Amino acid sequence: MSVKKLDYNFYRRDVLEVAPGLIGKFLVRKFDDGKVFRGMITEVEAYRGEEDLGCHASKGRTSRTEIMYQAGGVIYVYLIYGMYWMLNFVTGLKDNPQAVLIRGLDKIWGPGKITRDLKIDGSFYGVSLVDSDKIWIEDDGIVVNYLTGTRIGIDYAGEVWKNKMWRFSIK
DNA sequence: TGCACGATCTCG
DNA sequence: GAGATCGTGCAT
Repeated sequence: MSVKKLDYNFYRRDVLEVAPGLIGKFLVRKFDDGKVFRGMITEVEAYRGEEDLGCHASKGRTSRTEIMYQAGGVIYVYLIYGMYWMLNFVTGLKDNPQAVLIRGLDKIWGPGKITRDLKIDGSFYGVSLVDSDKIWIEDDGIVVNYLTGTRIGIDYAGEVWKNKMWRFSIK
């Protein structure tokens, strides 16, 4: 059984390669009291570049989206509906804004519930998934099949972008 | 300086 | 089916 922590090489590829690649990987969260949570990633969505009207970076470089312009392997979190933090992983190369939204784990389904249960908030903005000892991703060598679908909650993005099959979920 | 709205969830 | 609840972006 070879368990390995994903490094920057995994994240610094196109988001459409990274997103499906995350399905079946394990999200590990070590709390301040030392307890460890480990869950398999089962559903994600890809947000790709300034031209993607569903991506926050479509509004350009702002204090909020700045982190997506960094090289992949760091965390992008933001508050939605005034109460839920959304967990995203930045992917791709520098100055190429992309991110993967983590929508579901085998044990916790729902993007808002994941951050609530794993105690992830704004303080995780910009945290490295490679260097942090609080959160990282592991590969157990498990190979899974996945399904694709359209992204959730972006009706405002227009026909072209909201119909992209950029949601990936485990089969 | 103000305002409308959102990559959601829970309750009725 | 609606309310909670607030940072962000864009219009004043």
